[in-house]
Amino acid sequence: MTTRWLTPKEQRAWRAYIAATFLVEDAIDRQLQQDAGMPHLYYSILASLSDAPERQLRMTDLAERTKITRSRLTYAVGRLEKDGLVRRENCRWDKRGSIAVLTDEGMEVLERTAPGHVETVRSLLFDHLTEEQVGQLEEICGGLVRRLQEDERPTTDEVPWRRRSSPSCS
Amino acid sequence: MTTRWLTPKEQRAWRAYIAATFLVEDAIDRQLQQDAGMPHLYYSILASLSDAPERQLRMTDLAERTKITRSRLTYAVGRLEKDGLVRRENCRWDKRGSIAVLTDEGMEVLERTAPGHVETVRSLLFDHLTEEQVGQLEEICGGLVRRLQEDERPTTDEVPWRRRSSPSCS
DNA sequence: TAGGTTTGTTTCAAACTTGAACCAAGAGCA
DNA sequence: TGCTCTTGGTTCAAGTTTGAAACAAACCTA
Repeated sequence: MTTRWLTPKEQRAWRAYIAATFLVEDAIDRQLQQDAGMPHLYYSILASLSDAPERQLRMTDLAERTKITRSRLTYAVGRLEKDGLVRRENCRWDKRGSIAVLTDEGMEVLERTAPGHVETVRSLLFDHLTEEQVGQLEEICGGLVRRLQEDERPTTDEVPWRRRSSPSCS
Repeated sequence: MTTRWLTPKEQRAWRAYIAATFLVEDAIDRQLQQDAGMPHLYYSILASLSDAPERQLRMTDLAERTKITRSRLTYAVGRLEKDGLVRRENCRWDKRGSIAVLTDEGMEVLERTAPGHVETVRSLLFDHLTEEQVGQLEEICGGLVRRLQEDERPTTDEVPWRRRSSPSCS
């Protein structure tokens, strides 16, 4: 099987993609570290919780939404809990379960820092994209996500598919 | 100044973008960790070196190309050096300078693992994008990069701009 | 050319991530 | 019921990243 190398055009796209994603994440991390005292991921966790009904989610669901491993999440929630922004409760129905709840303080931090964050996201990204490009970006990334998530799921038979709610800006 | 929140469409795009970039980086990191015993960034460092004339670059240039901090690079090159894939030399013209050189062994690792890596990038990304979308992606990301790099540069007067060569797939 | 600033790089401690191993508790089934 | 398998979560050690501080060499400029 001979390698299907990238075409020059694909190479350019790939390089640009890598560079852009690194730079964007970096800029956002710095901004949030500055203004909210936490990296982007931690902010996203708070944001995900704030969107959930009752401002709470089971660890596994939270991990799925934020696209990180459970172990990474355990650590992150540990810190957020220490900071008083999140509280852990145990799940009544499933005694194995652990539920992360956004505290009022956590909500306050989120509300206080959200405007700055959105402004950053805007100035980094959306202020420079046309309507059309926003659509293209959504299309491209959405497709990627769909495919990548399917891969990690049983392929043989029907998938018992459940969906949940959710809005806002992580 | 009232906050310019994201429109629903922008929110969707942003979420998809975050999810996609996380998932893609993760998948690539896992693949490379498996097959090359190193995370994506480290592979990219080797790839950057392999593209450079004489297969070598000064630390700062290497950091600039890979979009990471100097300190992070120092650590990474430290490990690659320990593994024998990179060698450090000191710059003759500038005694402060340190030069990272890709060793033959490093080149071998790269050549051995490149096909698998490209295949992954393809199956993750390009196999599912139309020609048009590849163009869009390049356009969007390229624009981002240009803007983000300008920001970290003196804005007032002329920038003594130097460019170097480079091809391939990081 | 001395003194002050900038540039190139490393160092260090604290924070974070990774992946494998572990420990319950639910589920399926003989 | 008693077994085994799966699932939800945490733990732990090893590896990585961060950002500020430290250094040394190069570059002004008076």
